[in-house]
Amino acid sequence: MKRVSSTWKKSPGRPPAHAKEVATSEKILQVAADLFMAQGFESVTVDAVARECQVTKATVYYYYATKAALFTAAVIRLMDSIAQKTQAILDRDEPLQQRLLLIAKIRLMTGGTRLDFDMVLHEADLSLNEEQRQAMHDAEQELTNRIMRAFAEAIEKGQVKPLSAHFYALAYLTLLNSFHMRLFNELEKAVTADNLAVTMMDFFWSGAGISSSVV
Amino acid sequence: MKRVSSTWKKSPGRPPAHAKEVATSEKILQVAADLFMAQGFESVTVDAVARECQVTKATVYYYYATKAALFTAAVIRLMDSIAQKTQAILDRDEPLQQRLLLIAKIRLMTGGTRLDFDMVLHEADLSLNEEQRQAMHDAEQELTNRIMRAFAEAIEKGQVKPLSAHFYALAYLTLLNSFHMRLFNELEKAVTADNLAVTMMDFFWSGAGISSSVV
Amino acid sequence: MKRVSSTWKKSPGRPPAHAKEVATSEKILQVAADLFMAQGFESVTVDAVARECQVTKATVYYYYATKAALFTAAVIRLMDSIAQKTQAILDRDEPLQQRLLLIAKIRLMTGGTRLDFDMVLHEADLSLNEEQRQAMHDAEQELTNRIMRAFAEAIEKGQVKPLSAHFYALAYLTLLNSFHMRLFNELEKAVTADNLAVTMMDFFWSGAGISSSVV
Amino acid sequence: MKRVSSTWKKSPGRPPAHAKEVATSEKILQVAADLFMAQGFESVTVDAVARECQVTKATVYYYYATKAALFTAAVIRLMDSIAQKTQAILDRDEPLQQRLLLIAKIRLMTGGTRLDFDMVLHEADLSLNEEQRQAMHDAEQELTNRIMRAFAEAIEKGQVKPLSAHFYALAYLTLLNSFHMRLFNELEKAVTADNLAVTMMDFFWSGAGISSSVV
DNA sequence: CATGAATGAGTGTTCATTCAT
DNA sequence: GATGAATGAACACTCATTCAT
Repeated sequence: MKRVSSTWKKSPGRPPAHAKEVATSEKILQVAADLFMAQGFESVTVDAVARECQVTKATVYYYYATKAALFTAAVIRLMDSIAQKTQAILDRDEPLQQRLLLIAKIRLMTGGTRLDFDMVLHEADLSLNEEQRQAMHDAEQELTNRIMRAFAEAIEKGQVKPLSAHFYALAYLTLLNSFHMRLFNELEKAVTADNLAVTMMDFFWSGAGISSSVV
Repeated sequence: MKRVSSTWKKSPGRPPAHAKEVATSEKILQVAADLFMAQGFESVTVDAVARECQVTKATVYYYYATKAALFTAAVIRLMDSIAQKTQAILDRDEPLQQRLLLIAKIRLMTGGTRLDFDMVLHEADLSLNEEQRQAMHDAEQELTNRIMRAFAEAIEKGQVKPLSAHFYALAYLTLLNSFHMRLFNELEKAVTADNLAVTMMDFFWSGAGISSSVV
Repeated sequence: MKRVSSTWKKSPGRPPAHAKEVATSEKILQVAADLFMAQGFESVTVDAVARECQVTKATVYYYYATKAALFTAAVIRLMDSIAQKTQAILDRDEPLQQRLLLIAKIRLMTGGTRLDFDMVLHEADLSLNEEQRQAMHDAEQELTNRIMRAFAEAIEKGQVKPLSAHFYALAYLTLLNSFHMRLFNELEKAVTADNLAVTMMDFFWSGAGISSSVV
Repeated sequence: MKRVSSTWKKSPGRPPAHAKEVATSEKILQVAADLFMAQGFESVTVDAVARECQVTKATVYYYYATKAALFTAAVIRLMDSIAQKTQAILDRDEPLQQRLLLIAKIRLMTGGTRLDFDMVLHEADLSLNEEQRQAMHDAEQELTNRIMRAFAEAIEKGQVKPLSAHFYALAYLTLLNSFHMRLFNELEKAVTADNLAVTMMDFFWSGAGISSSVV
């Protein structure tokens, strides 16, 4: 009989099987991912996640032992999904530049995060245990590695300058993350995702400097 | 039981005037800046700031009305200081590339932040009132603007490609922030700040792509 | 060190169902009403209410969102109970004077408040939100109205002088409240509730002045 | 250098003697009385009193050792002033009824209290030490006694019914206080102080009941 | 499977009070 | 006479977590 004079009511016990499109545990994961990405680890309360899922806090704890565990699961799931989609594009048979441009376009178009991965990840770091921390970093690495491998290949084929593939990957993802976030906060609203992606890749490919050979 | 000042006690009232190297309000600002940059807004407690300053929570509140106000003051102070140092270098009479390299080197060398500006800033956003939010964004803009102006000048002089100066500034700062953070967390420890700065600027200047003119 | 249940400890989680005479939320309400009436709004801490109920502060907040909400709920419940009991007497088939005397006697006999309604109510006023303020005043009005209606009726029947029924109700309740409070604080302890009630009603009915018609 | 970035400034040391209409200690007393009567003991902070006086908290403490002491001094001063004014009227050579009516009119006209004496007094009770409590009650008694003596005299002269003079005094003051408070909060705004005073005294003098001699 | 009830350890904030100047 | 700086003890409120059902 929580909060005397509340409105919402929920009876205990297993709910009827019908009309249950998504498993509860899965719904929680989705909602949690959204919230964590929107507000960061500390600012999201387990209660808020539960409320959004229309279940109780206890239910969340039934599936995920701690807030940190929920966070880890939610973010890893999200990252895996991104890594997969990214890989699908990376596997295409096109010049690297075009593939990266496409990835950028898609990423910049899909909205609603307000914070970027790295941010959320690093903020939560302090609250995770070693295992969770490792899992998160592995999932992060996974994405980086895929991009990195693509660069490594391109270097081998002489399509990009032979700097560190790791550096390339980080630079690419960093810029992508950062502009993604800005796009939904401040940047001149006129800038479209498409334009920004093109500008970014142009810059990424040939830098800011006037090529001396042009002279 | 040896350490005389170990079990330390403090009585109320104004302390004797002597032995006061730094003003308390200033000390609080420094400590707060360090902590916020290391752990983010939510994770830092006002108590922790006070403890580190060897004053009580109430003393912190004597100077700063709320945690958000403390945060705002601390971060703005930090940003101003960086903006100033940056400007000093931007004012030199050298090619832009060299000036940006120097800024990068210095920034990557000075340590201890763990998180980057944008991160901390955006995390705190939710907890600030409109005035504070504005003040923070202004301070942030200040730095961006200075870099941007340098780029705009260079564009005019034909020293860099005529893309948006704003884009250049954001890209530069984003990469700098990101690598600065990584340098103190994960990256192969072998990478020195100097090397990283050079790599970064090389990339920044001429991008990843093989110059077509070479062919 | 004898008293087994003296150093008492409580672990979290739902308590076993047995041995639960009163619902916790109800107990809290009772205790809160007592304390608020004894000490006023500001002076009662939520902690004190919790302690008295042998639950934790968090439990109180589980049922009542804020101290003001707790106050509102507690006081309204108390007022309703009084209004009901009062109505029961007002409904009797006796002269108004006798009914009011009975109400006074009962009220003056039941102890433990130290402060009077109006006092507590008005002190809390500043801390309540509009909704709560309204609810409180409604509950207060309820009691006044019942008394007022009784007077109105009596006026119609020519049993009391045709002054404002509202004024009569307020005067009656005011005197009752005030003497109730005094009875438990200062007044000559010899005065019994019964005597005081009689004196009060005598005065209420025929005032202080020497009836001119007597002369 | 309180609250970094505050506006108001005050330099230490004794202020110049000119333009100092009221002694600081007296001003504090006035302001404190107003505030305590408007908000009660607990709700008024020493800081608020200081601010209103345009001095600092420390200054208040320079004159009054504790908040309770300030309260006691302020309220006693107020009560004395009222007692004096009341006495002045009581000393007139008119029928008691007329004198009480005049007192009522004046009291109901002078505004701004929101709470009544008894209320404020009893709320503070818990926070006062024995001496202060005594002093307050003495001051309160003083007023009651003066009214009481007037009634006693009238009883002797056969001008009022020979009930307890103490009771009469309390009833009179209680009604006065209560209506005074209501007049400034809720009561139909149309009711004027004058009308209310007349109604009250009519009632006070001849009560609510239909005089049997009328029959 | 899912919940309602309860807790413990904070967290930001307030405030009366103190003391060297 | 009056102040600025500082403290300590509370206080309202939050939240992750637990447990019997």
